[in-house]
Amino acid sequence: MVTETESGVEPRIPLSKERVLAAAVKVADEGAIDSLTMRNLAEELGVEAMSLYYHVANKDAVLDGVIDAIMAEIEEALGGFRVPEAGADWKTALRHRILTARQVMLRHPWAPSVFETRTTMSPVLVLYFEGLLGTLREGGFSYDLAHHAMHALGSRVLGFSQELFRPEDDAGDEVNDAMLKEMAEHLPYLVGMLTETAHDDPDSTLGWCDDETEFSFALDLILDGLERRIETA
Amino acid sequence: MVTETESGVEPRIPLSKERVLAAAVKVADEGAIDSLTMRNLAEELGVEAMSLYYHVANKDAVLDGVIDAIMAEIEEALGGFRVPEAGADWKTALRHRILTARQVMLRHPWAPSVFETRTTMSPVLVLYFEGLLGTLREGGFSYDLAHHAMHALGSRVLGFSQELFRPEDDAGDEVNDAMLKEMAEHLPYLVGMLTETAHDDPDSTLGWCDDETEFSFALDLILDGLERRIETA
DNA sequence: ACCTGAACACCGTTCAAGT
DNA sequence: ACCTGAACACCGTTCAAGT
Repeated sequence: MVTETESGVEPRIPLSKERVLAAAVKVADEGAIDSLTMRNLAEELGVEAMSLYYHVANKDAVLDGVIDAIMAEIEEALGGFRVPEAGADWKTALRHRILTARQVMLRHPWAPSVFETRTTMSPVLVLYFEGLLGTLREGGFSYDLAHHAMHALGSRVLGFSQELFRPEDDAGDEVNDAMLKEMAEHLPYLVGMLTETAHDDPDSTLGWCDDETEFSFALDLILDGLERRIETA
Repeated sequence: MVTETESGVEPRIPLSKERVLAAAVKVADEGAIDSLTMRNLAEELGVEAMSLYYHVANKDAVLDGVIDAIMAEIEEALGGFRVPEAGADWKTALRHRILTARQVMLRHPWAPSVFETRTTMSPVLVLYFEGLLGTLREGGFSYDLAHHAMHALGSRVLGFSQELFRPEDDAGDEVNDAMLKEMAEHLPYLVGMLTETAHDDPDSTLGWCDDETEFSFALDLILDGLERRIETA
């Protein structure tokens, strides 16, 4: 609702940090993550690349801002980071937090790769971790065990698993039966696994093998392990 | 031992793929990983950047080659990937393989970040995974469980843990007691953890919190969890 | 106060040309 | 067969200049 007192050429809403960051998320959502360049982002906003620097320190600041936008989505989905947790049931509380974060990641499949480039945590992120840590503490974890827990979970606390080799999805190298037979001589175990296990839930996927069942398996494995560690402490 | 029949100006050993890759590892070892640029690599070899392309397809090929060099080191440290494993004791066999890989990573702290950029596995890597998988299978894992195991372990099978936020070590933001008091009001749990847990084994470290004890904790947590899963299968 | 043009210092990479 | 010079298409970023 811009009042247009001037004789009506386009209103031209002035840029702002908020608009820049919102556009950045949009650019990333629409293209791949490498399409998020300063020049590209400027174009999306109908402006020259250099204008961005008036509102944002540099590209790193853009990426940090994008992360905060994602965290805001998670916070909203959770109804705040500091929801009162059922003290004893840290496990389902954690599980819920993490799987909610994962829903947000599934909406922005490029987000994990941005998280991976960040070196320091923004205030919102710190709050997120404070919430997780609080849940653990109230669930009976020592600080030491809680610390181990965070590291053992790694990126899973944010709802994604960092994968090592995720072949691009141009899928040039479809494996056919003839190849399998050939490989089977030298790689019996791998071929055995490939023929026996299959992934077929395309909707819950964040890259290669990170689908819902895979993610949950590892998550529960770790949570169960932690549970045993408190019990025997 | 270059025979120098020509009147003696520098022998000038001709370039080769091997020399290029060896130089690449050297450049990475000496500087940070971002010092590994084509121009920089060329300079190390006393040659123009464009000459590299005669021996190597592109930068991706250089990085793939560097990975293979690391894998060769691991293979050597292990005495081959296919060492006969004590069938039953998959756990110590796996543990040994992984901690040996980790020793190599500690010699090349930049290596994890290169692994993280790779999208497809080279033949040597495939062999490494075949070996791991074989160990699991011989230890009684179903293919399905073995598959889950690989994903749950993630980068840990190669001896490093992918960390999410590793603050640069210029350490500009030393935390002093005054700040801690101030933070304590809003972040009681985090401050509690920071003051209680400390890392002090600088030699076993691969970035921020990935030190030997942290790594082993998570590794054993997962291995123990897997052990339970076979038993109850 | 907000935006821009021209320019810089870096990338990886090509291609025709040199020995 | 092996190496190079000049050039291209991209980055992020600066700075003085425009309105």
